[in-house]
Amino acid sequence: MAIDKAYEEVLEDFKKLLKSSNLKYTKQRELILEIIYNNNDGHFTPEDIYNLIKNSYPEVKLGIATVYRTLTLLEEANIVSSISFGVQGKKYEFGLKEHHDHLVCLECGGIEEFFDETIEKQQEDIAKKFNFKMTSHIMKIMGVCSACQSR
Amino acid sequence: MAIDKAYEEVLEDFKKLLKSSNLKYTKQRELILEIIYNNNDGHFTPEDIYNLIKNSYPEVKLGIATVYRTLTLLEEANIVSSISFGVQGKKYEFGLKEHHDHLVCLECGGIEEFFDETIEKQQEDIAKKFNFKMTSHIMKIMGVCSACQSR
DNA sequence: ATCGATGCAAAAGTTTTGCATATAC
DNA sequence: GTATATGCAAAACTTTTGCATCGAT
Repeated sequence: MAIDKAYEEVLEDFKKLLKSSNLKYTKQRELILEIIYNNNDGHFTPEDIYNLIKNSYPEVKLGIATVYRTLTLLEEANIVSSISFGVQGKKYEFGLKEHHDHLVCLECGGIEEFFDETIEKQQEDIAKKFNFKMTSHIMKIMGVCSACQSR
Repeated sequence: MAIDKAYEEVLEDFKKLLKSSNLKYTKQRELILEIIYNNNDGHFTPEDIYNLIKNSYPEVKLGIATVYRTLTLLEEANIVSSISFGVQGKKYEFGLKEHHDHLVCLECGGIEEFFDETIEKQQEDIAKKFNFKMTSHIMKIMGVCSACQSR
């Protein structure tokens, strides 16, 4: 799923956001954002992100608590979003992609993304019908992916 | 959302299932099933269920481990189903209702159910398009419910 | 009488918090 | 220099497991 913004732009926005809230720009925060941005088809647990950074940047000091704190921060800023995938717990993904939903393979744990206009429209109608002020929505189709079926 | 089966029938099926797997019918297992059946608009965490039974049937011995074990059992038997609601962790609901989706209120945590033919149909089409063998699907609309908006 | 189920407590995971130190500004 | 961020370790939760005992069959 395409990302509209270049990383530099995303980073600039993040810096501005930090500044506006009197928060500080740190190497740890940047790396966490970068990992999620650069693996934008990925869906990571906090621990995944922790390990990725530990491996790729062994010289940087990093604690798991910082990962949790930063992910919360990034989620509140709508830069990343989290979803609970039943089996494997909460995962984070880059949140500035075009809106999309997920196909989750129960065998390999793989995740594919899709976007469907009809469903989007229908969701709005349903929210309206229930007098519900919709802020977001999630759709997941679980099953067996094409690759796993022929495996 | 209506349940087709009377409790007696559900219970009978459960007993048969237990028998067929050489498992035993116990008071604890029955109570857990009963709580979920009788609160069929409810969505419970394992701890909710544990507390409900502790309060309603203080004479019955029950450990939280049994609740987890029984919920797993019931889920495998497709009698209950679980969903991860982002904020509040994994919740269980009675699984023999007609299929439906959820509206989740982010303020009060309340959950409403709905069913929409168009969305169901569209999901099948999407799975087909991705050559995905769909086993289940989940849709959640998050937002603020009618009651909370006027609160 | 047998074999599975249970409660309990310990263990394993996951996420959060407190605090002294480090670092951005 | 000051205020926020960090790492670490402890704490708080959540879920699972081992084991002696209990209870359904």
